[in-house]
Amino acid sequence: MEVPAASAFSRKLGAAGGLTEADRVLVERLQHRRRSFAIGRDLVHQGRTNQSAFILVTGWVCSYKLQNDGSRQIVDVRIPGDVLGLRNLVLRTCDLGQEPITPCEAAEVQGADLADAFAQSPRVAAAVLWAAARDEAVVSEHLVGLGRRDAAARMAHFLLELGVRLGFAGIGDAKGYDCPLTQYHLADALGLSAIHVNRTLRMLREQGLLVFRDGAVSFQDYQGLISLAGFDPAYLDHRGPERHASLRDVV
Amino acid sequence: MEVPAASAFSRKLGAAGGLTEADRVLVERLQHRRRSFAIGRDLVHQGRTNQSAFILVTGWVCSYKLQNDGSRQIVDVRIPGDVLGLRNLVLRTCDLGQEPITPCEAAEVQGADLADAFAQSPRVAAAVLWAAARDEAVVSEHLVGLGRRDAAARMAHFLLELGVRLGFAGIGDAKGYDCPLTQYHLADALGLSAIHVNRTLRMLREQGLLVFRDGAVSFQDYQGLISLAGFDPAYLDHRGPERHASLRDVV
DNA sequence: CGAAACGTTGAATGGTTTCAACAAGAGTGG
DNA sequence: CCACTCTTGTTGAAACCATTCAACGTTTCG
Repeated sequence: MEVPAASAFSRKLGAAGGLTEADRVLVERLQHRRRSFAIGRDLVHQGRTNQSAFILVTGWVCSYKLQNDGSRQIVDVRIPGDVLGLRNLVLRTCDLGQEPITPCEAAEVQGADLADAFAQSPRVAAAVLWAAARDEAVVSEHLVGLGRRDAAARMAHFLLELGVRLGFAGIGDAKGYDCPLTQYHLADALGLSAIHVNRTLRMLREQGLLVFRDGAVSFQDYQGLISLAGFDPAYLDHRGPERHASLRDVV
Repeated sequence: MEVPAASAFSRKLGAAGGLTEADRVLVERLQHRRRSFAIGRDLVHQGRTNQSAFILVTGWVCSYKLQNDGSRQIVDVRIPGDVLGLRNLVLRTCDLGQEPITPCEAAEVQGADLADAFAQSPRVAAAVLWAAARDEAVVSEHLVGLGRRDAAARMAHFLLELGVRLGFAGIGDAKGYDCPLTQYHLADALGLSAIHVNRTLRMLREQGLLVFRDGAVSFQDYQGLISLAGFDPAYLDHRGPERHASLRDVV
């Protein structure tokens, strides 16, 4: 149960060099109380009250919402270094479930933990708020995709975004990445039927754009995908938290 | 330019009684520097950097995202008491534009303003974070609608949600409300064509569910709409910010 | 008055879903 | 070890929901 020198989370927060060495230690300390979760055993259950948040250390998780009619919408796919369910610390009921896509490890974070870290370092506070804001921007962009892109563009955009995010986390590049999502996951994320996901992937493959096979995405024509999807990664704000005076004073 | 005894914003934050009298004054002070905006003159421009946030005092605004191909997706409709573009204070570039649907008044909030308020009262901080979290939940629910509901359910859900939110703001009830949205706005919000919006509204009218006409929504069969839409207002968390010790210490 | 914005409707087209069926691999229990 | 089931992937055909194209009516406003 040893803590790696730099976990995905602190690497992400410190990406732009905004954290001191002491801040990094603080961030690592947030990740004690680590737990393992098996596929399908939710970290957070939709509708439950007073749940914790988590920092995802290894593995993939999806946040989703179930409807009465049984259909499911995946709101976001979370990868190592991402925070899960930060809202749970502020709202009474968890509106989203958090389900492991692979076996995973996550560190539980309670309100008090975070409060301590915020109190000790305004830079950590700004970094966490930055991460939360970026996650929100990702969800907005996802919403745009569901509303205004067809199946192929939606798929391309989703897989491109995931690639960039994995790249930030030090996994994967412009050639591709390992991807444990099933076509059913893609269907629930993209608001499509699994059957149409299959067809769409076939089309992208036949057009020489990308190959999704055996748990791996490989981009064949990165520029072609970008223009098909209208992908502009600006919203992923990879430069990390901004460090101007007003925000340093927030805490 | 006088400040009303209790603006929509402080009424919203104080809904559950979590703020002291001093807190209320603090919140009102956030809303000095008030400005008026005409229809279509954006408060915040998509893609611009270092913009302010705003507190909407009167009128309606939509936050939207434009794509390269010219299509637009409205991410959320904002009503009096809502905060616009809180992300702008944390991220470098504004990923969303903010456009007035009606003439409106909004108070500009800069990072420093908010920082001061946060520093002076942890209750105000918790309340603002609560509002931000609730807004996020609204966007998630909207995403579910785009992914997993057909046009009629999407429309019904959207109009029901808006009704509840307006109700919290002291405008409108289970019978209906005044609604300045055009069918084009609805189309951009719901990811439909304006033509199909028209047909969908006709269908809802002919089935005796609701009438959208002359800038007003009137619900004819509230229960019928709820079951058509699968509407469960839990995510709107009307009880206001939770007030437990850990969050009081966040700041 | 003319133009622009908004609303309305029909018909043709097309993207996506549903239904139905089958194949391959992993895991399970007998 | 084999038979069995479950999960995942794959494909075709029919049905459907929503879009596009085209046209027209109404109101507002300069």
